[in-house]
Amino acid sequence: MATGLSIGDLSARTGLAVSAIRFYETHGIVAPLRNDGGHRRYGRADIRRLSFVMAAQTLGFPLSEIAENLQGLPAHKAPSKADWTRISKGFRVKIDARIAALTDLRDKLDGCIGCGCLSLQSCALYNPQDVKGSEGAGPRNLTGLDG
Amino acid sequence: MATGLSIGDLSARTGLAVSAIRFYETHGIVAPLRNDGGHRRYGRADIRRLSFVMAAQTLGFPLSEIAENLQGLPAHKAPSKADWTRISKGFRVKIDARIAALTDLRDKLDGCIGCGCLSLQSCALYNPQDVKGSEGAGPRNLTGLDG
DNA sequence: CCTTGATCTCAAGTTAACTTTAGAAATTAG
DNA sequence: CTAATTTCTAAAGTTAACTTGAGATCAAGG
Repeated sequence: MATGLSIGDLSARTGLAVSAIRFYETHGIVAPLRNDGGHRRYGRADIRRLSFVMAAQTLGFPLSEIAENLQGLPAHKAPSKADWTRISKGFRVKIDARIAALTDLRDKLDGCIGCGCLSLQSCALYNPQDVKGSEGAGPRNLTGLDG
Repeated sequence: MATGLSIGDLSARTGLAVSAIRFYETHGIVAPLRNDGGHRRYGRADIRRLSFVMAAQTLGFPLSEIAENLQGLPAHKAPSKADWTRISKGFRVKIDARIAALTDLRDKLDGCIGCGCLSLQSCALYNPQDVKGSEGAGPRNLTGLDG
């Protein structure tokens, strides 16, 4: 094992499929070096990078946005503590926003349960906050956070 | 306008595209009657039904699960207050679960910001709660709630 | 050295949730 | 009644996020 991790190693460490890691590369999320044989060589920092991706995904962030966030980190050298702190803080803001949105919706629903949703005019479900109209084909942004 | 709403009316009322409403029909979410000319005729209750679908979707519920929830409601007649209350309560439980999951992750992240994510062994991002392995092709369940 | 396993690339398949298109028939507006 | 909308069906396209497959090459163990 010359330098760095193979894609298989990285797969074992992160739990991601090898194919997924290659796929992420095409989306600019990781940018491994190559050895003489043309095989990918990853650095230790890439484990953390991918872990961040996985965590962000469980929150519903689209890959495109995750990739943007990661643009702030150095591609081939280990990021500094300041780098990660900055990214993590931005992440926390998003989480807070989602918790707030869910809490708001829960409160509205409580009103709905009481009224039995019989009056359409004042129903919170009937009048959702901000409906974003159709924007072409493809799956919808289910979590409506992308802000 | 004989009886009921046309698909265009329903579209205007809910903000959903006509094509989306037809699509939902193929997935058992609405089951309109037909007039003499073969055009779909919806009842007033379908507005609420679709509103529920939209709200559930913003929470990240997949259509399949939403459809299941709606199986409890009568197809062609207006649902009773008890019907909606039951559905809404199940919905609230899901919301609570998601708020809890997000709060938990936020707490872990706070620890991460402090440590700068420099120790992989104890990093909450590196060791996510329960990673569900690959289960075939298609988009991943981003919100990880489907429970 | 040879075989087995890991990687490589590129193309095509998959799922979810819809949209778009096309040609035909029904409704509605004037 | 005619022109303009709306709706109908069925099939194909779209996006995201990956997986699967095929054929070739690289790497590691005995």
